[in-house]
Amino acid sequence: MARSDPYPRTLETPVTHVLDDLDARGLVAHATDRDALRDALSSGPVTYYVGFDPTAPSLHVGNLLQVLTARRLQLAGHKPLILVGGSTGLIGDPKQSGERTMNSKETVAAWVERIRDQVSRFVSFEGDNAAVLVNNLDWTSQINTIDFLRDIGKHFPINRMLARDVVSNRLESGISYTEFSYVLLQSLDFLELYRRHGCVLQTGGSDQWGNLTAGVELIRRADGGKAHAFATPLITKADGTKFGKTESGTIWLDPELMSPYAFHQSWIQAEDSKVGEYLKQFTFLGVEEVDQLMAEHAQAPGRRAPQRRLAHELTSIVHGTPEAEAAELAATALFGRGELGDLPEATLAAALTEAGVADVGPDSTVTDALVATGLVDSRSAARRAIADGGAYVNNERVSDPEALVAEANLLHNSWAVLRRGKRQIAGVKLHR
RNA sequence: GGCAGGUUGCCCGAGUGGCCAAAGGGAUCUGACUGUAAAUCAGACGGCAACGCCUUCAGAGGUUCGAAUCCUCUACCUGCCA
Repeated sequence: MARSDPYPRTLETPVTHVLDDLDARGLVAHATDRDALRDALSSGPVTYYVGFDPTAPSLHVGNLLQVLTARRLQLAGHKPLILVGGSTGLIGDPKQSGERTMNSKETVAAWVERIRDQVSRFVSFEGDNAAVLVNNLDWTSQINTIDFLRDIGKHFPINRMLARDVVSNRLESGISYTEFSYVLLQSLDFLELYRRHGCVLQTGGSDQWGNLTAGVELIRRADGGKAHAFATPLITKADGTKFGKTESGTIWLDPELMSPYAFHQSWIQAEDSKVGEYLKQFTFLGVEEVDQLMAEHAQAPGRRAPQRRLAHELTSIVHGTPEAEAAELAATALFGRGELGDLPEATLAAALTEAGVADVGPDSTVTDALVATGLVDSRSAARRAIADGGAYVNNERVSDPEALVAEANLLHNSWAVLRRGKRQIAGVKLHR
């Protein structure tokens, strides 16, 4: 996976205090004693950590924000520890919606490996402040129950654990002792990293705030140590719902779970009212540069310059510049105002491959093709889309659900661009 | 333990024997406008070999020509009283 231009590779002399930069980007939703945190970050390299639990085979955009924030701190000269939760992933952080399904140890171990690889691409392992990868299974597997209850459990008053939002919300619906205990393990991680690596800062999403502060507290109680934490805000869409969870699913970083083209699309469709925030939170563009871009956008909104830039930067960071460029070319070809027939076959084939292609036979109707590409869920939905006037073959609206794909004006004798609505596109290749 | 009520489509929620694939709202999709944006207005919104057929109203069984609606049992939830 190629590293990309927009992803800074070198440490720069910080002109702005890193905390001010994070603030300007809207990345600090909660923080422990800010003055103390500022002083710590000013007085030399700080070792900090952020953790990822293997709850899926890939990280998603929510995790991406965390790892990019870790990178920002590293660029400011601080030393990252990237923790993969080999043990915490076996327990499960309690979530509002209810008890998690436990995954087998084998599954979790496999996911640990995948996530370890994935996360490694976003931080640098070179230089004085090289990142270090750690796995909490390394220390929790050594601990015995009695020591755990005496050394760790003793510092956790039950009344305060019960008062935590997630827990109190779950008291009605039920929460297992396993999940209830999660916070002890994450706090233990912080304490362990504090002792082993002198780690004094933990970052995470705002949903982690309770876990973060619990760790700070444990370090104070157990070792009399001073540690810090800050949490990034929940990233939302214009309607207030969580960004990264669409109807069609999660925005994954793994190209096997989500193609670079689809990933690119999910950014390019960012709302005007949010794109500026996303640029500041997710890219390495300067804050002034983003403001400048937004000012230009206000003058020429139709160009969608911030969205294009956002999609380019992030696809480059996650999938590499060549993939970003391929996704852009595909989008330009497919969404362009020009004639699809004018596209050279290689360009068309490449663009459609990015978007997704289904192979169909000579008897395939437009309805069949819509289903085959996954653009619709059922034949009924395909007919509905056609009846709504929302189905297009090669940019021409389809009116007959039984029309044969083979009888359309095929591009280069075998390709058709299927579109549903304004922005869902897939390719069809006819095999005779 | 006793008494009362509840479990409906993706979510909320109406429906208490046929006119029910099931009101209304939200979400979602599409159209118009535009910019692969938002807002607004309009339409759609279980499936299929589709003027018909099939599968759905917690699960299983029963009554009936006919059930989401009535009866029995099971599971889960909510009040009130011990």
